[in-house]
Amino acid sequence: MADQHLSAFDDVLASSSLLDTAVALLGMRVRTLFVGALTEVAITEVEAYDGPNDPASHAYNGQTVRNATMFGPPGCLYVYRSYGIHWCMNITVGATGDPAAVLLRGAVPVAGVETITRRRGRVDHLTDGPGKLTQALGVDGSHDGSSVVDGPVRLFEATHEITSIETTPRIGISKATDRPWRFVAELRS
DNA sequence: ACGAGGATGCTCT
DNA sequence: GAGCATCCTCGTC
Repeated sequence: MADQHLSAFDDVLASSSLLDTAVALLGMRVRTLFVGALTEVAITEVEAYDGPNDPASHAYNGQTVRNATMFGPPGCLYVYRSYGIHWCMNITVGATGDPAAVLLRGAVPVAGVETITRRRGRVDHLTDGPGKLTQALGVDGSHDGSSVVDGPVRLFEATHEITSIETTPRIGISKATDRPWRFVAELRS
């Protein structure tokens, strides 16, 4: 198919379900270009959150000021502050009015490792957690609601082959802990 | 490798 | 005022 006019995210949205969409994000790249510093990672770990059908979702109890982005169109960043200190980023995947989203929890650095190590203040464990990932990419609350197609934080097609995918319950939540909605990919280097 | 504990601020009850 | 979709450090093993 010569869908060259379609963005990488349009292909992801063609997945038939939230969980398929979450899996489809594995291996894709997230790129930022701030003050001349390009950083890019390949996604290795995601979690699905299913809005009103999911007690663990920030949108379970309806729309609020914080979660408003999730009720907007798909393909936008939902960025929230976690534990008062860290920023975490989701990609909205539900149609407008459907607050389904996928949390980006882990990745491997692809480009701009020097910038990433400077932002992280260390040389190891650069992007192996949701707060670490946002810090590595320079993402914060000012990016909440921006488009992953047109905006400052953009999604690109996968360039790394996935060799395996592990499915587990989600991390760090206290409700709906039994749902196996976390997906961890091994990428061929 | 793994676990405990503290830091920290915002959201919603 | 409680509860976090977390991370880091420092202690043990």
